Amino acid sequence: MKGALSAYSGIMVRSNDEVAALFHEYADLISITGGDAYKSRVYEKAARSVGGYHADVSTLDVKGLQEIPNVGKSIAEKILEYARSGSVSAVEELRAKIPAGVRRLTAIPTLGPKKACVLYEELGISSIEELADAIHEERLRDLKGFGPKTEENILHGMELLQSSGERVLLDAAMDLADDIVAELSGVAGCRRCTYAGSLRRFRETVGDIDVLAAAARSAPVMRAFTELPYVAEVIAHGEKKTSIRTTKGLSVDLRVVPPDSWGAALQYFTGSKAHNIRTRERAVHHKLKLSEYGLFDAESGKKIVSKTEEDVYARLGLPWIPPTLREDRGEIEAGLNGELPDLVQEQDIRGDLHTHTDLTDGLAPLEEMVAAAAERGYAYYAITDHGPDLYMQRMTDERILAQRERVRELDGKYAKHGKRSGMRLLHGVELNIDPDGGVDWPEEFLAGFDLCVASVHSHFNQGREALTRRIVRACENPHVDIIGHPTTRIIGKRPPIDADLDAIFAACARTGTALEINAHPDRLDLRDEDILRAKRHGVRFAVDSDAHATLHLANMRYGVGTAQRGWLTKNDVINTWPESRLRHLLREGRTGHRSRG
DNA sequence: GCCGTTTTCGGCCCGACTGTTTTCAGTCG
Repeated sequence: MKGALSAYSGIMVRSNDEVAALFHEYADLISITGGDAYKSRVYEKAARSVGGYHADVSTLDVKGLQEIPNVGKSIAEKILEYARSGSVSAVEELRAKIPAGVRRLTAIPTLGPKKACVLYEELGISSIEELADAIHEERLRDLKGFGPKTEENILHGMELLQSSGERVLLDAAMDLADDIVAELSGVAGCRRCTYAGSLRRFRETVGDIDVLAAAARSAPVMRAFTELPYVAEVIAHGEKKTSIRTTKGLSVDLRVVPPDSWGAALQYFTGSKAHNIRTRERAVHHKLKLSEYGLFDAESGKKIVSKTEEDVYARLGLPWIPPTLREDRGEIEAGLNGELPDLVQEQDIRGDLHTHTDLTDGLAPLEEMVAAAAERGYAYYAITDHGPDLYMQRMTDERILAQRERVRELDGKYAKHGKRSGMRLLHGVELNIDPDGGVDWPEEFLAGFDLCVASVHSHFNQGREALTRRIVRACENPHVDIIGHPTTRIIGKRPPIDADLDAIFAACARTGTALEINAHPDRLDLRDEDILRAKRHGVRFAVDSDAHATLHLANMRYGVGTAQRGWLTKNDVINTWPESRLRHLLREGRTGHRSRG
């Protein structure tokens, strides 16, 4: 492996990610050296395009590379140079001029490329430590554009960078956002209020929360916002926008717009930034101007539409685009061609296929889990406790068979008395994929289960080839229906395993094994980009809560959001299927004649 | 440096807030 290492040492990085990181760095270096801002932005755009491109750039020639959006001749050649030599001379030249520490300075909030450049050129500062020293020695005082407030902001930014700076998990952000929206919605004069930003797009982690309100007078809403009990600091306070930081270190922006601007504002503040750039460019091409206040005629300045998101998109020649797709990953083109996917929705989910009880490491007994599932209106529900390979779970043949008897009894009850037209129970198991790709029980015993999930729970650092072979072998087991949390990552704690995902996706497609989208907010595994790639291989998916308690069943929403970010439709997700179609798929696996489609 | 139902050249998204300024640059989203 060559080039930049990922944040997790020892993990193989896709060449696309290496190239993306290199271009991001190049863009930063161009900004810091005062280079052409447009050129810098082109490299930012190219970095994103390459990072999200489905094909491995190291396998493409000049022509193939230029088919990637925002990659032209010059950038294609740089990618080839990188593939050949492991470096790009243009980047190396700038690296030689600007120490790496100068770029690190721009990680400090309120300190951008321009100030970093001044600090380096005027004072030779090239690290955060040197900057701290310089401030304490009052050496910034004489610099143009640096006042006492700037010093204070930089010091404060350094503290933030050191202490938190972390993104929070989706569920934590959602809980806070729900609370803020509820509070502000109750303020007199607040006509509408909702969260926007990366939260509305269901990104796996959220850097800060964007809340949008509509009101004729903003002051009462702003005041209620700054007076929320968990506000630790008011970062900025204006008529239209207020930013706060909570006691837990999360920043929240509130924008208040006139009620008439609601649609345009919601579209704008939902982002993503890349998606907004595309929509605004489209507006410009139509001699229009798009801002958070509406879509305007560029010449006369006359407002055309602003009330709803649908209005704004329609006037740009686009259908309404679901927030989970707004990442500039082809949704604009798909919209123009009438090819937007009909995304899977939470209400499409007919059942959960990976759940636990207190027979192993779950918290609630079987009866409570099943009752909670019925309450959600599911048509079917699988109980999948751990097999005996996970030693601490103390599973035995007798225990699991006794559980099966109880499941069959409950099934008889719920088949008739559940919500809607009844709920059917499947007795399954979560098998452990051992270091060689084997699982807990021999085939004849597995044949007794309605459904088998198989997952990796240990030996995460086997090496790429062994890990890949291990999971492919599990896919080839005729009794394995679903690969659970396929990369085993824990967001912010454990990196994904270093396996050849494309080989695994191909094996899943070949054997008809579904890949799980684990909905637990600290997993969300597979993640959106991997889902997109897997779908190209023709893989099917199961969105599962992996619930260990009744409350966890509600995490399904995060799994569905992630599935949507991977462009999945109802047909791609087996637990949206009617029970008969699902059972047919599970039976096919047993006989080794599982077909696709 | 990319890109084109205006264009192979001349554009390139838009606005809020802050701080240091006397009209605006930098940063952020």
